[in-house]
Amino acid sequence: MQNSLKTIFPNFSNELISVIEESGSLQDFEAGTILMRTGQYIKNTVLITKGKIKIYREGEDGGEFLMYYLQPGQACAISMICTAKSEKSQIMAKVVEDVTVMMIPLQLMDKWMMEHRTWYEFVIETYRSRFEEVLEVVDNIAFRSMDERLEFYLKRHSDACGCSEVNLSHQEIATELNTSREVVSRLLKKMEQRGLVKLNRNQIELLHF
Amino acid sequence: MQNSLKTIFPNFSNELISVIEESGSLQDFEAGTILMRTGQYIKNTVLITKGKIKIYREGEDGGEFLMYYLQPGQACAISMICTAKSEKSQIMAKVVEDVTVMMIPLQLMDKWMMEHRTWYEFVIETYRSRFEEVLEVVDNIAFRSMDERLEFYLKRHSDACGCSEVNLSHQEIATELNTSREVVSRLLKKMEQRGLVKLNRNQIELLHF
DNA sequence: ACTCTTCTGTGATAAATGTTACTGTAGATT
DNA sequence: AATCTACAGTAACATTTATCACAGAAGAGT
Repeated sequence: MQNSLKTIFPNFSNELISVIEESGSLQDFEAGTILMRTGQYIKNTVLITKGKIKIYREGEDGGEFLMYYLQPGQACAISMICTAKSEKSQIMAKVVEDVTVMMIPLQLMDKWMMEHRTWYEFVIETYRSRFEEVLEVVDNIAFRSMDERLEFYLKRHSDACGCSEVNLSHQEIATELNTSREVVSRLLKKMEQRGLVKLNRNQIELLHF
Repeated sequence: MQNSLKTIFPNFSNELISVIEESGSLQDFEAGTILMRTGQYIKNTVLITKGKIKIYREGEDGGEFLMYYLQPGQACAISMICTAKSEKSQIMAKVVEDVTVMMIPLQLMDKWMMEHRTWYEFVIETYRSRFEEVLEVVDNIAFRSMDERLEFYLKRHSDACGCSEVNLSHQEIATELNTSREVVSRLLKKMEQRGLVKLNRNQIELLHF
């Protein structure tokens, strides 16, 4: 156990790992579970040790605009920021692949900042990388058209899973980009004609990426 | 002097105020100065004591997509995040009203986190509020059409200055929303017809906001 | 008053995206 | 095999936004 946490969070000091194991609680959640809702108060910081969580912004019409994914070794920046002030969450977090997470009560998250250098650095780095990721998202929707955003989206997915196949339906993609399925289908078809992808049912193979 | 800093940053402890005055350097910049560029390394954290700074994302075509404004009592979250790791900035910062800022060298910014509780809280609160602001921006461009975004934009401006007049040309607004002047003119005209605003040269009066 | 420049208004048109409606197809279920 | 359902393709049309072209109005400078 000590080993596995240390493997997933290699920068944590041994001391910190012990404290986390003492005070945090390991919990499992199934795919589909909503871990956090807009407007909900946050009581824990979440460290992901297994699985995948999708962080998104929900539109009034039920759109699920993707911000980013959280994977093992990462933590939810929003939960850290909010816990520090016990504020309301402004986003949604949904489990997309069964996860195991370490829940850290908010007081500890705050306390450790002073006591554990490696924790402090981890938190700051989490803020930084997530902020950057969100800025990149802003860039995309502010300056790019749907075809470019779609390409970027696919690239992100293949980067995340480390493979060249994206196993999603057009509808799922459309939802995350807040557009309609027809538009996604059209654009994907064009990409196929340009030789960028190969389309199968529920799967898109990226070719020249 | 002690007084004025304390007035602008009321939550800082007296001890912290003294340290800032010893180690920080007060600098003035004229409107139009670019304080930070995309890709630039950051060497200082910036506290605003006077004036107004615009934080924006620059498009390839020269668009200046507005993220938010920084005003007295606030600090640049990006500079804090980046200094902690001495990373590159991902945004642009331009002075829009002559400013006086307190520059804090990056090592101190980091050091004070451990030594001064009020500094730590200020930094965390800065992260939180900026993150939220950016999320709101994402919301707007992801889910709303241009007319709604324009209304939101105007409201933000009047909130920021505390008055009901926005002194900007249609072109300036268009640039910040990454659209064209004609579109802004047209939408404003419609808003005027709906009785929401009154249009003057270089000025928009908000009526029923 | 005249000139210049900047700002604003507006029509015409083009392009991108969203919507509706319908068809076909692959795989699952019976 | 027959049926059902989710997924995918595509045409036609509506809407939104962008672009082009031009004209008039306000204010600054001479």
